Amino acid sequence: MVYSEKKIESVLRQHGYKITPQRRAVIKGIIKSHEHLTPAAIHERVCREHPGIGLVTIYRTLETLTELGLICEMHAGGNCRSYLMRRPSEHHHHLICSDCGTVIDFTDCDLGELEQRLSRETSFKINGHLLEFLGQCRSCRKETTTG
Amino acid sequence: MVYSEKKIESVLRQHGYKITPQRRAVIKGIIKSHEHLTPAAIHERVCREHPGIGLVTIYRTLETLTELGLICEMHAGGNCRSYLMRRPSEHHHHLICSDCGTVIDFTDCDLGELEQRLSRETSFKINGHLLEFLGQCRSCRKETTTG
DNA sequence: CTGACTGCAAATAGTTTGCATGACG
DNA sequence: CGTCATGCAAACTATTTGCAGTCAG
Repeated sequence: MVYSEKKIESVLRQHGYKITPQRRAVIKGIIKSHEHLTPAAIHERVCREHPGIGLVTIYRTLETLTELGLICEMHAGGNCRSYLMRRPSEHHHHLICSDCGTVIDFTDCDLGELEQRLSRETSFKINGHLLEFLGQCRSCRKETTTG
Repeated sequence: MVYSEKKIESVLRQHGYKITPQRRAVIKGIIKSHEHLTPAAIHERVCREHPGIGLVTIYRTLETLTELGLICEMHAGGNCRSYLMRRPSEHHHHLICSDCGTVIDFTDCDLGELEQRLSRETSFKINGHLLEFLGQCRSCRKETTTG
């Protein structure tokens, strides 16, 4: 379950942002995809249904959505950001295939305890965490397997 | 305890890399600093003692050291990589202050169990994970505190 | 109507590559 | 000595900014 298009539009509206066809297209594009997408990939997809939309608009929309906490930014190493729909309320984490880029996400990590301990020991006020597992998915393992 | 300069040089040599004054300078620079440093920051530091060294050389050296597992790359969000000395054997994680950039690292995370479960449930071969806590350190909390 | 949004092009920042010269081993 | 490393400049990629026209509310 992720935010619905309607819900996202409503949040945007609440914050004084206008609902434009371009923003709608970007939102739809991200909702439809369950993978993480780079700004360029999102642009490519959105262009299919909405030719002429500028990459700049994608960047600006992503920035806005991230600010409102509607999507989340992630780092799979290297130099590119990716974005993924964010689940309501719960933060979540990723299991990423280094070969094909498949992302599986999960929410249950037992980090609460660790977080509390770290907080106690370091006097940090911990606001959140980023947890990503990297590996090889089943199909990429097969391809790699000798034989 | 982190790798010593000698140890790092020995690993480089073992892998057929040459020990040049530039590489020495980069290695020293990273060892001396206990913070995470961007390539540009490393370049700046190294330039003090070794003027004329090219930023390109920094990039290439960092790439080599990362490949050999001697330093580790991290992502604190946004668009820049940072590098930190890597502790021998153990992987480790970071607690990062979003305000001043202080990094505290820790090694004990109980993710083994979670990793095994994820691996079982998804058929992924998990190679590693990235865990970073983000927050505010003690002194930055003070500055922010109203009053 | 008006201010926010878009798209273009240009600017910027970070990183990589090609190549001739220089130095490690 | 040969090979790998360096440094320059230029190429590239990703991202941001300025601006004039357009559109949602």
